[in-house]
Amino acid sequence: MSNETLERDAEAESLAPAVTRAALILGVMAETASEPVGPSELARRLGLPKSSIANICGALADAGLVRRIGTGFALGRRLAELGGAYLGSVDQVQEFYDVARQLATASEETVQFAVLDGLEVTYLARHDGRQPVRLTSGIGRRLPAFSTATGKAALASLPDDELDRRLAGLTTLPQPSPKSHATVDSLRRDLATIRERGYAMDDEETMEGVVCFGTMIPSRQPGEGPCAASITLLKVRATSERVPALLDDLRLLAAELSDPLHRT
Amino acid sequence: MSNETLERDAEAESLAPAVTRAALILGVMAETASEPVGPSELARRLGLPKSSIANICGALADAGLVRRIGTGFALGRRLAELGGAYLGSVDQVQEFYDVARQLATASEETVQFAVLDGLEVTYLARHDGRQPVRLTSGIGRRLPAFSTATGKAALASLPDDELDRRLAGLTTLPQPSPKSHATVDSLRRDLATIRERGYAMDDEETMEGVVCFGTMIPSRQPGEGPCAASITLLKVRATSERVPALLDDLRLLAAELSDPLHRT
DNA sequence: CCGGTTCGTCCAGCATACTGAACGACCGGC
DNA sequence: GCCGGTCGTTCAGTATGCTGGACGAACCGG
Repeated sequence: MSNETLERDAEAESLAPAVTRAALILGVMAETASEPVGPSELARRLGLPKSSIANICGALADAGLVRRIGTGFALGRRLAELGGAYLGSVDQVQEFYDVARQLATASEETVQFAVLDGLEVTYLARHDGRQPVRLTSGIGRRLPAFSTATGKAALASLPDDELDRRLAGLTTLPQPSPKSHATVDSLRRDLATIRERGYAMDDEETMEGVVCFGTMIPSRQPGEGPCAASITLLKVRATSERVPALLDDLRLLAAELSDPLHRT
Repeated sequence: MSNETLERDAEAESLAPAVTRAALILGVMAETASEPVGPSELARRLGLPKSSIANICGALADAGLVRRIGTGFALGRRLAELGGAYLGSVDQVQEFYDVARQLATASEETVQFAVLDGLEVTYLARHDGRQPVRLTSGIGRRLPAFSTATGKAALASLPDDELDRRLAGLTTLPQPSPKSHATVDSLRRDLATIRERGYAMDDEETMEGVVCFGTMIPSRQPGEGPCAASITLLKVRATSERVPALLDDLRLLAAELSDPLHRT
């Protein structure tokens, strides 16, 4: 029985633990973003032996997955290559870029494509309009599903039992912004509205002064969760004249990306 | 195809070999792009034991770095997150997006930012103009340095001894297109011209009907090679009126990205 | 329908990669 | 300038993950 202070064996300590640990290391570096981290700090955060971390970091550095910065480490360029290769393998991403720029009204704003993963969404593609919305979220960024238009649109598409499973044990929600849902009940009512109406709305839930319209898009990837597209714009620009046009564009985009017939 | 005995990866069979192998596996999947690969094929291509591969792939799958597709594996979504985190840590990439879209003439075309790595360039950022050039190269894509404007601009910035070191042992070059340099001598003359003129030109060396202007940008990343920015456009649009404006924009972009004073 | 091939998975023994502590270098504070 | 703390690196012993072969399933051409 491991009654000692074992903090990090929640995951299945599977075969090839070095690989699992390497992935954890990369995760820590992704949070730390630009600043390099040394073996000691990594060992502290992950609760793993320092020398093991050093060995793995050395191997990661040789592979180009991390860069040595002085005596520390940071994410390496090879990750951009691999990430790009992944995105290139998702045909909906390629199609998104083609279609998004041709939208009459929406192409002026920020259009995004994301996939639901648990209770978070990962953004896979983005089209920047001429409007400088200056969203900090870029490709690969993860955000809570319940406070974003993409996430809520995707959640609303889940079968009831699957939704219950994911929300099990939750009653209150962390509030990234004052207007975001604080309780699961509030979120559920919103999801019901989304199902009726056909699109999700993020009214300053993510950022003050910014609204977002989203709609669900079925994923073509086997085993992946539902995807979603969204249009983000300053609330000032979301006038009663433009919003219907934006929603039309959103529906058009969703129809194109849902269409199973794509390039050969 | 893999001719007889795949050359012994004389690379340091270092500590934590599982990590090194995992990186090799990811590399194979990146080449294979969308189609999933099974343990047997991976073992064949890498010359490694089949069961080891299976173990590592299992760990990679648990970490989200690869996806299980039936019984095979393909690159996973987590790579997009990590790649995005890496790109987010390179401040020149963020600045590139800001500046590229504000360029009067160049913003109409495709503007790219890349970093030199050995004799190849890796593209880190891209701004798509309204013109549908339909470049297939996306973020993370690698291309030969000697046949691209970005690569030649970066190569031309290297000190002579460093350039000699990288070109050592080469006399002829693979030709990705009929107009690309066939010999190292031809490349060297081009590089000399680039140094005098201050910018590189790719005149249908990468793709027929497409020209590209590039200029070197010093990297701010410690230990990284030189970077470069480029403007890509259809040769038909590269008229004698527009080219000077494009070169001005390119110089402006390079000046901004070279400027050491950036956001806090 | 059937035999040959190739696939992915499983298992036990062995070699090897991981662990923990000790070492020297470095930094900042009293 | 001294000293406590922290850092990254090193090394040998041992537990541990890796290896090769065997197993059953799936596929395909005969």
